Amino acid sequence: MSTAFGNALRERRRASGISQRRLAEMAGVDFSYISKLENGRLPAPAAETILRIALSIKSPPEELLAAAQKLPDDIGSALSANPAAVRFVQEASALKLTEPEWEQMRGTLKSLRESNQGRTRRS
Amino acid sequence: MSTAFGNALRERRRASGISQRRLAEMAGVDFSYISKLENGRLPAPAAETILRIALSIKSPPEELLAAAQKLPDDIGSALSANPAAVRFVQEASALKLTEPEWEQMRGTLKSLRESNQGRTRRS
DNA sequence: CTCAACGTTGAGTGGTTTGTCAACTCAACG
DNA sequence: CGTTGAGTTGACAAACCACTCAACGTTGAG
Repeated sequence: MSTAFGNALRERRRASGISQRRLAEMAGVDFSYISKLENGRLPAPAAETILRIALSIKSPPEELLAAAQKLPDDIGSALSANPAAVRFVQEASALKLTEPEWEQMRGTLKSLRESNQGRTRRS
Repeated sequence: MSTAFGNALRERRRASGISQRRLAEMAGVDFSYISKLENGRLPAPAAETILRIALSIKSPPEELLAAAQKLPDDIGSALSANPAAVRFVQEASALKLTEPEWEQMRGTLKSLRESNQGRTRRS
């Protein structure tokens, strides 16, 4: 009867001190929709809608997206076009990287690009 | 009139020396469906169906999935549950990593885990 | 009281996904 | 010729997704 997304949404909406109706108006959906989402009567909306909702309550979109088990659209298309990237993510999740480890990898990303200067790019 | 997925499918099916009808039967879909896929008359199937097809023609699923611009299901859920991972992929695709660079990152993955022994895991 | 803002609920809707079914064509074999 | 195996096509449809609409209950302020 309750969903991770619904709970997260209700919590963040309340934290922002805004009513369901007002949020609905800002996000461009019906207010009854918000109610049902919060109560887990309906599955989480499309990624795009989640984004509009998150913006309206000034919550970082990633958390709501994660609670909804949805991917930002750009990520989906970027990844699906790229087998090498998919393999990477596959291995990483097999290893069950922790959050700090992912952050560490983000760091590695930049140094990789720097240390490849002149090798892959020649300039 | 032709799609990347359709072409890839036809090629791999022929390589496996199997007819559309037989493949369809093995994969549990109608044979006319296979025909339309190969000719690009219909968009690529659901990831799950692509998987059954790939298994039937003994082709590695990743290639067909990539041609179809679909994500393996496990990846989708692993990623969407994990904001840190999403941030990583976001940055990586902003940098437009090349295929060899992704492979390089895969290497980094293992060394990261080794060099974290005893810090994050204590053992 | 009343009425205004908030929240909840059941029913329905329009579009997309993901296919099926039945009918056809074409080539080769006996 | 007739039949067998292969592929193609048009029409259609069930299931799902992402919502809306209309109606109703509740709570607190004036």
